[in-house]
Amino acid sequence: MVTKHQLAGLPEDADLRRADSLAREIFSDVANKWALLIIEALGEDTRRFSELRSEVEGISHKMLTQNLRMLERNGLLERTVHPTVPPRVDYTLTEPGRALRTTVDAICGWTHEHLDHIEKARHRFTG
Amino acid sequence: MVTKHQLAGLPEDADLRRADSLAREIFSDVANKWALLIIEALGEDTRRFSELRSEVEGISHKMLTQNLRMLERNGLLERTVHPTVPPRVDYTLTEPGRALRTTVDAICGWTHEHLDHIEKARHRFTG
DNA sequence: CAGTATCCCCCCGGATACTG
DNA sequence: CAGTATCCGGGGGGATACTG
Repeated sequence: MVTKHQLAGLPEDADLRRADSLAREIFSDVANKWALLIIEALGEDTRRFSELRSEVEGISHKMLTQNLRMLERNGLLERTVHPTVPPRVDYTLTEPGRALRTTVDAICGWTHEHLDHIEKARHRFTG
Repeated sequence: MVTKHQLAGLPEDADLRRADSLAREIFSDVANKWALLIIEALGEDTRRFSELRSEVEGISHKMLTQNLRMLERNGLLERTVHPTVPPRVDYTLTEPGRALRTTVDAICGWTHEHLDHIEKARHRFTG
C-alpha cells in the first residue's frame, strides 16, 4: 500500500494522496472476514439473501445486510430486486468483484496448503 | 472455503471436518486489515517493532503486539530477540508468510486498479 | 526500545420485533 | 422473504503506567 508519492509530499501530489486515502478506505472495507466470505460464497453465480445467510456459516442477519450494502456501495456486487411476492433479491458479483474473488480464492488455497505448517507452529508456540 | 466433505457428513470425515474448522479459524485470524497490513509492511525485509509501528499507519501499540503474536503463533513470521540494551526485536516473514504476502499484494493491486470504478459506484450509490 | 498489564469507554454485533 | 429499527451486553481496542 505504500506508494512513491507518499514520500514526496509535493503540492501537486494532492490528488494522489487523495487516491491513497481512498485506497486505504477501500482496503479497510474489504479486508474483513465477512466481506471476503460473502464474496467467496457468491462465486460466479447469483445468490439470494437467504442463500447467502446459510452459506456464509455463522454470519448474522445484521452483518450480512451491512456487508452486502457496503459491497454494493463499492460496486463489487449488483443487487437486483424482483417485484414479486414474496420479494426476491439477487446478488451478483460485478467484474471488479469477480476480480477480487480470485484473490480470495488464493487466500483460501493458501490456508489449506499451509494447514500443517500452521498447526505445527501453534504447538511449538504453546510450548 | 466450502469443500466437498462438508456436504457428505460421513463418520470417517471427522479429521477432514477438523481441518475445515481449523481452516476457518486461520482464515478469521488472517482476514483482518491489521494482520494484512503488517504482512504487507514486512515485505521481504526484516523490521523492528518500532519500524512497523510507524509504517503501519494508524495502528496502536496494542493492536500491533496482538497481531504480531497471532502471526507468530500461526508461523507466518519469526521473532528474533537480540539480547542487547536497549533491546532489539526483529520480525521476518516465514515462507508461508511470504506466500500469503503475494496475495495481499494482489489485493493492493486490485484496489488501485479499481479506484475509479469504486469511486463512481459510490457516487451512484449515494444518489 | 519492546513488551505486559490495567483500566475503561465505545461500538460492534447479536437478538428481537416490526414493515412491505 | 428481504429489510429496517431498536435495544443492549461483551469485548475490541485506545490510553496510560510500569518492567526488563
